[in-house]
Amino acid sequence: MAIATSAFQDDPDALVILERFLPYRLNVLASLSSNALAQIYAERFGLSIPAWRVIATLGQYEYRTARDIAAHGVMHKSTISRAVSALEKRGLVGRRPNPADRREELLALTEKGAAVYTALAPQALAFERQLLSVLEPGEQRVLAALMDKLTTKARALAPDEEGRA
Amino acid sequence: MAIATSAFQDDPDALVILERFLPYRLNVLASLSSNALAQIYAERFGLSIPAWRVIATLGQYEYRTARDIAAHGVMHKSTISRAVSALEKRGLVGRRPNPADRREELLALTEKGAAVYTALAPQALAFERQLLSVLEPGEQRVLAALMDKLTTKARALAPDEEGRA
DNA sequence: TCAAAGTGGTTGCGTGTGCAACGAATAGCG
DNA sequence: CGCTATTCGTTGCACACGCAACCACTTTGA
Repeated sequence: MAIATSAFQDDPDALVILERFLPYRLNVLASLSSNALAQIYAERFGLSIPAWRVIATLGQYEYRTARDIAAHGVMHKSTISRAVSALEKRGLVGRRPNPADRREELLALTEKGAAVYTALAPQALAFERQLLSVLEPGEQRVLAALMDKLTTKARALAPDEEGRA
Repeated sequence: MAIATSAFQDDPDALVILERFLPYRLNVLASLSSNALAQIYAERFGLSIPAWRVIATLGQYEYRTARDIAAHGVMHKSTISRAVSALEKRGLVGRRPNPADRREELLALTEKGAAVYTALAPQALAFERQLLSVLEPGEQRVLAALMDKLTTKARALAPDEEGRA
């Protein structure tokens, strides 16, 4: 069995070292980060991951369609559909059909939804800062650049262009 | 509204820029990578993500308990339990109680399971190489180091020490 | 030595997810 | 124009997941 010496894997034999296998490491790190963040929006605000993403998207963009949110976040459209209808029932999100294309619905935060976002956003950012506190500012910039490259490539390699969660 | 200038977010006001929000980016990238990789092990081998992780772990370590696999991969123990019992039914994984501690069961690939691993591993590595092809070797090393730091920190911030998926 | 607390693993239950099929609306093309 | 192919969003269905309760076993400590 060869001893792997590079950062990832270049073994001549075909053995996957999980601790160095990029998709595995990405998923582990993403899960840890999601779980920790969920503590905030789930326990204190009763939001699911998809619901939080809808809120966050609308907090940033004001108007957006369900389709945009799904594609951008690599989630299935049915997931977003259900999250939106739950948020609508709670009075956090409103929808109005787009007159220019009546298949679409433009989503937006209600006042109540905006209040949730305002309460939530600083806590989310604080968590991000905690996580990033182990990296120097320069390292943070490098990380961002590397992730951009990888994400672009991963989108190109994606099975269809319809995202899943 | 402030214009964010750093790699991640240091806005004085509390607006989350999703495209720069680390937990979001991590999840998007991990989803893309998982979905693309799943093409291989799901369609061609009928394996779920947890099942693939069990196979990969046992391919690398030979003997391991369900608990180890779960903790390492930030998955719930029930997830692993079900994946293992499905793999056992298919004759890919065997289990034998650990005489030193009869609560545990040592898992291992059967010959058939090892054959699946042998067929699968090169394809998984090939996918990883495709993904990493957008990075220079030096960048790959940097990425690995940054992810290690982040993962360590994220484990420290994790809600409990019991992982979830 | 023995009761209580803790650990590895399983399973019933409720819920969330992806898929595929569908209705409504639009776009493309003969 | 009109007919087909697409696209946005919803929903029924089957399945997978997380949680909590549980069993078997081990560790702790009084």
